[in-house]
Amino acid sequence: MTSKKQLKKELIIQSALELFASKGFYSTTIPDIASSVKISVGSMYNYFTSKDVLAKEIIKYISLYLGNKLQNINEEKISTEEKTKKIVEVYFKTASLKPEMIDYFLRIYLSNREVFKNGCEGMICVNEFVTEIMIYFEEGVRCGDLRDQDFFSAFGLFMGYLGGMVFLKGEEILPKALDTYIDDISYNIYKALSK
Amino acid sequence: MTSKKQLKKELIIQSALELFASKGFYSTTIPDIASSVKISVGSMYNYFTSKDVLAKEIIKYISLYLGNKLQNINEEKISTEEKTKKIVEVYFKTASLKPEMIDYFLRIYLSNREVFKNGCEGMICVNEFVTEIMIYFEEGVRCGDLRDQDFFSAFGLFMGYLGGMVFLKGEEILPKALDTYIDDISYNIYKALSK
Amino acid sequence: MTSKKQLKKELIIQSALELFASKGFYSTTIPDIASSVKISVGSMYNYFTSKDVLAKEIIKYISLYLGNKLQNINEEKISTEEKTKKIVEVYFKTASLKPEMIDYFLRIYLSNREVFKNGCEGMICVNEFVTEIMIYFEEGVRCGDLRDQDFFSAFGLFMGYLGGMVFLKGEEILPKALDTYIDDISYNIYKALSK
Amino acid sequence: MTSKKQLKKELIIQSALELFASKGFYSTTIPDIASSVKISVGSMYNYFTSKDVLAKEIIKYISLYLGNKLQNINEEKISTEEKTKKIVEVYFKTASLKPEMIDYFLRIYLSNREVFKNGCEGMICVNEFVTEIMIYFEEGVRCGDLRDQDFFSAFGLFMGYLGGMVFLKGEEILPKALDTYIDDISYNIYKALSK
DNA sequence: GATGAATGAGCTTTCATTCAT
DNA sequence: AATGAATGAAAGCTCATTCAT
Repeated sequence: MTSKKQLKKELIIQSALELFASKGFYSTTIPDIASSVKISVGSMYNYFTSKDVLAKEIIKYISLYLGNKLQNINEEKISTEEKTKKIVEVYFKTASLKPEMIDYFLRIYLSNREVFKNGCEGMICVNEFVTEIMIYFEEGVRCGDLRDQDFFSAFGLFMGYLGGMVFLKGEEILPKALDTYIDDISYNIYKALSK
Repeated sequence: MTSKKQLKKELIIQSALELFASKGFYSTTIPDIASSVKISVGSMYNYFTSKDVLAKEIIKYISLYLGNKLQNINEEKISTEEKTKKIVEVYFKTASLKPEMIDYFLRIYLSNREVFKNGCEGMICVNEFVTEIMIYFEEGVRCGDLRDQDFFSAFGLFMGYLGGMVFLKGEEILPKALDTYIDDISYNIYKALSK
Repeated sequence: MTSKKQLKKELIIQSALELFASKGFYSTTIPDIASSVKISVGSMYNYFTSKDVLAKEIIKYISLYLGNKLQNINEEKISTEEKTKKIVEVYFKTASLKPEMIDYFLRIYLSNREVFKNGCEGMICVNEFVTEIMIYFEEGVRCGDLRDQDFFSAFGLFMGYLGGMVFLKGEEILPKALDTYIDDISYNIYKALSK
Repeated sequence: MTSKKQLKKELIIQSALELFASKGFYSTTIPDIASSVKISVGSMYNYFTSKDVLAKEIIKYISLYLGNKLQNINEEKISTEEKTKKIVEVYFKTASLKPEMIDYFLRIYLSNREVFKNGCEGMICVNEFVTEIMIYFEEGVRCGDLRDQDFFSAFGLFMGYLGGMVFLKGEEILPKALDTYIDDISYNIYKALSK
């Protein structure tokens, strides 16, 4: 594939990501996306063979983006407590600066099973992201900071908590900005997971 | 309204709840629901004036159901730690016995903003449920068990965590049954929230 | 038929007349009419076997009402010119005091052929009204006031003109009240029809 | 828009015009129109965004057509009496050769207020036609042929009369062809409007 | 490769009419 | 005679996808 085509694909992914996240999967039409990228409807299908395929590529794109951020944190030589806080920071910063990413993850990927059923079974499409959380957890256990509990219980706490807060923000229920909760929340999480 | 009509309404709510939760809001059609209740399409509209209205009545129904369960716990004369565990138990038991309820909450209500925008602003439609979590938290603080932090941070932890676990279960990622996590998770939560 | 039933029938006719005239035939539903008369939908069908039948009875009711008014004028011992003016007066007064009648005539009866096709062929359902115009015209000719032209040409002038003015009024295009045109219009008509 | 698309639009307008005029607005369905033009239902909506919009474009189309005819007459150097007759001729000729146009005007446009309410307020959508009648009337007054009465009274006479005759013809009540009334009617009108 | 008109299945919703109570 | 829940055909409209140009 020419890199020109690759660039256009990413352009489409970005636009579709924003539209899906703000209007929902079913309320966003292919013509909506095409016109936001200023290409024709027919052309869209030269890049993505169906609306579902596009949706799946978007979640992989997000997983890669967040996975990279977490990888950088995991590679730093800092305490597990500091890593915990940095992860919360990255998550909330993304939710502030690129809200469509977290929204897509929470509202499109997690909620439209029928769309991602074939091709994203298990955690295939969010593999990079989950892997980094796993590394964070296992290293925390190895170096004696975290309790050696079931990974999924820890993962559920971490991701559920962060996702829940972003949801509350999205519903305009949270009275303060997300950043102001970083200390509280990373403290809660570390307190829950540590020995 | 006659109680007979009221009964039929609840029958429809039950059936629609299951269908929405398993197939998604947009992939479930009014004919789908009608035929699952064995009434005609037209008849549906004698009970609910639109598909959106039905969706809103369902979330209120769920909120009432869960709110009642939590109210019972809140009224018990037990420690905050025990209450915490009981709430986790109720939530997971519901997720096991009536999975459609939690699924609906997570996948339909939280994710289809455009549907609930008008009529369920803020937390109007999940009022009963949220209120009981608030009572749990405030009593925990009053009696000195819980730290007096921002309610929403605590709420996000509690609900995000539980929701996250059910999500993982739904994706068939959790290796064990939900119940087996009850101790771990209520311990994590209490540890995070307590003084 | 008991006179009680007859009274109810007229009540329904009155209500339906107003609804049809203001909202149109197809935009007025049987439930609309039933609830405006405070009876049940099913009951409606004990009085009128279908919506079309109701529509036809209404136009007959209007024809009878206007026919009676014209009959009174025709029986007066006054000049044709005076009769002309009185007819215009009656028509405009009806359009002011019972606008639904003229509106129904113009917008429902004349425009929904498919509804009145069977049962109101020709002028069967507006017989009483047309007959009186015919009497007015023939007496006017007999006594030498009016030219002996084709009746339908005269009828078209008279009724088309009056209907056209009420239409303009209904569209809120006429700058003044209908009554203020009575002299102009009866003058125009008499001028056109007289010898 | 390509001229090819424009041509198709006019084809649809022509077909829809005939169907609406003969069967009524509500009894003509989009599938009816689509199949009469031999295109798919979905395709219809690439040309007109809704049934109402189509209805409004049709009345503008008719107004333009008739407006042009009248403009030609107004530009001729003939007496007001001759103009009067020519207008009647054009109107009746249209009613004979393109009866759907006059029928649409009388039965669809004038009677389905709810359809034309938004977008055709006042006389916006029949502007061209009304303007020419206004020019005819004002020139007639200026050159001393017509009495200087209220324009709407004159307009109501002219249009109401002609419309009334076409109605009678449509109801198959008129014993003779419309053309045979041209002399009578233009005489009546001129007699009514002249000094 | 790009276009955008065409497709048609499928959606939500309406409503005249029926009929068991 | 009165009720109003039930019916189901049919409406307007949408939209992912195709394909001739």
